[in-house]
Amino acid sequence: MNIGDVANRTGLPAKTIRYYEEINLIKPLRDANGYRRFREQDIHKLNFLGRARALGFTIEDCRTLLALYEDESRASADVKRIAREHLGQIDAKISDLRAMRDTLGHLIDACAGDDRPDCPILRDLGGKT
Amino acid sequence: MNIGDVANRTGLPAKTIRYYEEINLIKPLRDANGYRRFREQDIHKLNFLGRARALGFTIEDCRTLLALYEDESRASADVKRIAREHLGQIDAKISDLRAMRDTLGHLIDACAGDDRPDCPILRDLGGKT
DNA sequence: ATGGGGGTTCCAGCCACAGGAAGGTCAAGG
DNA sequence: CCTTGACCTTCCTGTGGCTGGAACCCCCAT
Repeated sequence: MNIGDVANRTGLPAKTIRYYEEINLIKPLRDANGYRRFREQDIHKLNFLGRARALGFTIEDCRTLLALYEDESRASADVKRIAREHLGQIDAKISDLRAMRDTLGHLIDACAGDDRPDCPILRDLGGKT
Repeated sequence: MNIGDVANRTGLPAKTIRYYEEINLIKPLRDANGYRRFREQDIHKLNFLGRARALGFTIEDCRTLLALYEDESRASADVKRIAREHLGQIDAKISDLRAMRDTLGHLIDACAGDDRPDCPILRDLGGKT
């Protein structure tokens, strides 16, 4: 399979697949003409990576998770620890975003949104008077 | 005021302040020795920028908001539109993150986290079998 | 004179790719 | 046989919003 087919099958852009090879996440074979040739195991790894990325894991986490996935003697505790740390970061981000949304929401509600210059949003950003 | 004092007063790193000058958000004066000299209006702008950034506005949004802030004949509708668009992006991000958190949370709960290799998290990433 | 704590510029790096140029390869159709 | 067009290749640049560091200058106190 060439990269285009793999892109179709995995949903990952060809650019991304090339990038994953460059950073040694996958190692597809090469045909005589220089084209990458992907085996089923490569595609399987790419799907793994796609799902892990969709859950927001960093590339380095993905690398570790992939290694654990292929290590039959792994301890699930290692996987769980990585996942929990990541969950913590997600929660932190969510609460940051919620704080922003709350503040911003109040300001927006307070703003007339007409053609006059008076604006609580700018007043707040400018230091509340 | 030199950049160090301004950094202390605004809470912004000196590096960031220099960067904001580089991208023309502020234009501090220069002393004979080449040091930046900040006026109160520069500090006011920096505080504005700090608060806008803390609400998650992009630099380009900040630039626009600052221009509106200084435009006495602005229409608050313009400000509100920018804020609402930004709010939309925040909400989108929050819901992405919540989806991630939910999936990840379930997987973590299902994982024993001991020294055995069996792991629902990896099973899911690997394609659920 | 020297030491230390400011300041300056410029360059590299971060993350995870995306866009695009310049060129090689392959199968189908005329 | 030649062309066309869809692939593929590598390489370089850019993204956002800074951050770190090198190499150097400036000023004040000892």
